[in-house]
Amino acid sequence: MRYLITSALPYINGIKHLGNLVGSQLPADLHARYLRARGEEVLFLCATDEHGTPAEIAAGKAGKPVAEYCAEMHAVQAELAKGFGLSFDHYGRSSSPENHALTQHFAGRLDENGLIEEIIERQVWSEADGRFLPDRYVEGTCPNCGYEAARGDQCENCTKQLDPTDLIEPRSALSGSTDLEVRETKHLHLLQSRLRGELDAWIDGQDGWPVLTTSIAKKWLHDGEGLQDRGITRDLDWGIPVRKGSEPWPGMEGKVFYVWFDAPIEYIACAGEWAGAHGLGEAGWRRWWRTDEGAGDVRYVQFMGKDNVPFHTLSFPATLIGSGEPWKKVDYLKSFNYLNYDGGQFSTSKGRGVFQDQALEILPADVWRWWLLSNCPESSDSEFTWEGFQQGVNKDLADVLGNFVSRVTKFCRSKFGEAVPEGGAWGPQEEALAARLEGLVREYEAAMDAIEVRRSARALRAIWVAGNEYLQEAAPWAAYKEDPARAAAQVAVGLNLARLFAVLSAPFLPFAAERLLGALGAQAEWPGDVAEALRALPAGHGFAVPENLFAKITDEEREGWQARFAGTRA
RNA sequence: GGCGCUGUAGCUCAGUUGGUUAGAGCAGAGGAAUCAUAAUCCUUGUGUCCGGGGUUCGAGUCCCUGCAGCGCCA
Repeated sequence: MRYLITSALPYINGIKHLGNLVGSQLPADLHARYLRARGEEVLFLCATDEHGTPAEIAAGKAGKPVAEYCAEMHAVQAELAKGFGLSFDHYGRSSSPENHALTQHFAGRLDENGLIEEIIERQVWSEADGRFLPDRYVEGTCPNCGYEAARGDQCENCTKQLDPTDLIEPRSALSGSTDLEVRETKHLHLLQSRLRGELDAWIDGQDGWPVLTTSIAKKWLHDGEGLQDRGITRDLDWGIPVRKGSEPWPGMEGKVFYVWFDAPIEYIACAGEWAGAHGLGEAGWRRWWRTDEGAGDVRYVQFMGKDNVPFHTLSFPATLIGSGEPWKKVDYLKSFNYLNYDGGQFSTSKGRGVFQDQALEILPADVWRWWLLSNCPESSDSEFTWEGFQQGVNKDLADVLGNFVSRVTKFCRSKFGEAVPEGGAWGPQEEALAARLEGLVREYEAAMDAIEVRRSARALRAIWVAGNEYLQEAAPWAAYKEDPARAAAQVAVGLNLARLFAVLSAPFLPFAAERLLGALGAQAEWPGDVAEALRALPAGHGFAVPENLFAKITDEEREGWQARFAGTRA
């Protein structure tokens, strides 16, 4: 079995906050790291989602050409991902040549299979801007209430739904120009409603998917008039030019595919980018994505926030199914709720909450990883508070895990020197510890296998606690006075526990685990038999006392951050 | 307005297909220990499981309804 893992593609228009991280990339990374640690072959992909009007607007604000803006933001996001330890095998771009070709290919296939319809729409054209102005890019006077700053999609004053062509004295929201006219323009629609039965059956065939995932999918399939066909093209410059495979699409010159159509295809194209970067050729990536070219043994898992579920359960599968080609479809779709910030929502526009660059600026990545994963919004929305965050990470990381490593390594250094001491045989306490850990480790593995993130974190923490319990009960500092050999055996177990903790914790805390393993001069080898793992470091094996693994967050720091990230609440 | 989600100990949350005295972590209280980042370990929970009906031998767990918070859509 090989494992293909993707996390939802972050949009390109700026730095994301922690809420974006917790719902997709972080748990996906946890899963990828765990499977690799178990010796599995993994391909973990992510990319920036770069097309669409918001990217153009953001680039405009930054005063840069959109391609240049996207390239820069991609580099920024890639650097942040690296900072958080996200172990993507490739971090791609939806604007890549690979995605251009593949998106055009899919559109061509869908058309051949009669799933594309050309529709004439009436849109507002701005002479001054030289472009069509969809929805809110037109402003004017509301025909209903007379409000003068109504937007093309809705009047904020009377809440009436509007069409851009309804507005009185319309003007461009971009340039303010009133030189507007209504023009007819042709667009492609994907007839996904025709695939409703197949999608429905496919969803029904999925066993054990999170309720959140299937209920959202079912709602969109069955509610109201059922699954709606959707436009897949736009009158924009920035995007993938509309083509039928490698052929031109008559009548669609100058138009691009709509972002929701090309973004998920980037999951596939990204594998192509990855293969290209590693000289693996076409077959190198197709063995992950084509069931007729080797992907029969691939298990594909997607991670995303709940807002992304409809695209991943319906639109993207519709594209794959509609192509009539044997593309790999998702086997398990892990979806997350929202993380709230101190009683409200994270808000990009209000500057409320902690953004990724700020998070890394104030604390190490592992601290964020641990709190976000162990409190991720798995079954319902969850809440970030500074008090809870401070208490949680101080207790779990500094006190329970970090301090365990300190007490063992420092006690050993002071009594036996910086090497695993030669000691007596195991007694009942050591046997009991091994038996206890055997159960806990299997429980941890079961939770990780099931991608139950919070349960995994709880199980891992229980393992750390078991180490402290053992040490407290064995009390080598007391034994040392009567029976130094006994104390030596206990310390040897303690040092091996530290190694075991590092190995098991690595998916959650990759940086700390690496530092700890480095100090212990040990290798990351996933434990089979725990009793055996507790003897991995032999007597005489040298080590160094590591610097404190985790510094505690002080009250002063917490208060400062609380004020700094409060944003401008209304 | 329609649809959906949530409402369990002071806080953050678990609670499998309805079944014995409703759980965990944190915080609080008491104690042990002193190797360690004043860090650990043990003991300690009389909770109207939001309110009200109902189904059932039995409901936090199912149905109806009310309230509160949130989200999506029109």
